[in-house]
Amino acid sequence: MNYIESLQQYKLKVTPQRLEILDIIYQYGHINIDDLYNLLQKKFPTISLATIYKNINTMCDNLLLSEVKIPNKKNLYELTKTEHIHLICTKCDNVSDIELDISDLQSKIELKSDYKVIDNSIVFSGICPQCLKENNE
Amino acid sequence: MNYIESLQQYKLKVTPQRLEILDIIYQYGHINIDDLYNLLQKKFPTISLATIYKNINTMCDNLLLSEVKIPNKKNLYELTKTEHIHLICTKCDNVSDIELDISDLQSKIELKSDYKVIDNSIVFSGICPQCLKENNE
DNA sequence: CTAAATGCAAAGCATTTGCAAATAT
DNA sequence: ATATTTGCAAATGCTTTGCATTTAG
Repeated sequence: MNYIESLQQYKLKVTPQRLEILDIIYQYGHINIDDLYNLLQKKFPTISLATIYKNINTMCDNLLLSEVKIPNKKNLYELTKTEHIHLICTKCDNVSDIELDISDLQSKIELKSDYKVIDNSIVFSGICPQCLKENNE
Repeated sequence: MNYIESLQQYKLKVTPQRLEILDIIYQYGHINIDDLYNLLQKKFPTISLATIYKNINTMCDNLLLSEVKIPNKKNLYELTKTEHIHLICTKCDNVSDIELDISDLQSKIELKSDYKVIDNSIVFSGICPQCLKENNE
């Protein structure tokens, strides 16, 4: 992946820690700070939470990463991508992304509220297909 | 309002602190812990944050209250009401509720993901009508 | 070479817990 | 009368800050 260019684009130094953070987030899709810390320790036994927080924060500030707030869960972080909806499984905690055009909903909201809508954060929760299957066995 | 019955329904004791918490949340619509603490101190100068947290937690557990997670904001609390969407103004931080049927969106999501959807948390952010007006002056 | 990043320790907030005293039922 | 709640103080947990050292460009 070309994290290197992304980092350089924002004048952030390309450090091995940052590359690994981005790589883990890419692999996992969504991850919280603690899980990220545990995974990073495999490659960087002395990495500190301070480093992780600093990096997550600067990369969120530069919109390389996005923070995902999910009810009753620790914040998750993901690579910034095109607008999408989050789906969380309340059984297994798996989070999926789903791309769906919501311009319809957005116009309805603007009409009804007279707000000028700029952004959104949409999370649905339920049971994922795997857990549904396991339930019926 | 009939907070008394609601509390009794969940076998929670009707204390003046709880009534005031519910009354403030009702009045403000959405409030964070700090603001709630400041307002409560007017009537209960010795109230402690521990009491507030304990009450918010038990009332959330009993679904009397709901927690609202909004990007870049402290958690807000509201009285549990019929499903609705939250709209936050990025200029003035005002939060509005908007009731809109989203069954359409929900079926699309279920179709596309094979999840059985149970709940949702939808937050749109933008500029509220008042701030839009002030911007153009 | 120098500006930024890392990692440690300490500080700063937010939230929870334990417990004695007060209160609701 | 009893179980719950309150409010204090202490503890815990999460995140940030300061600073000396290291590293990227």
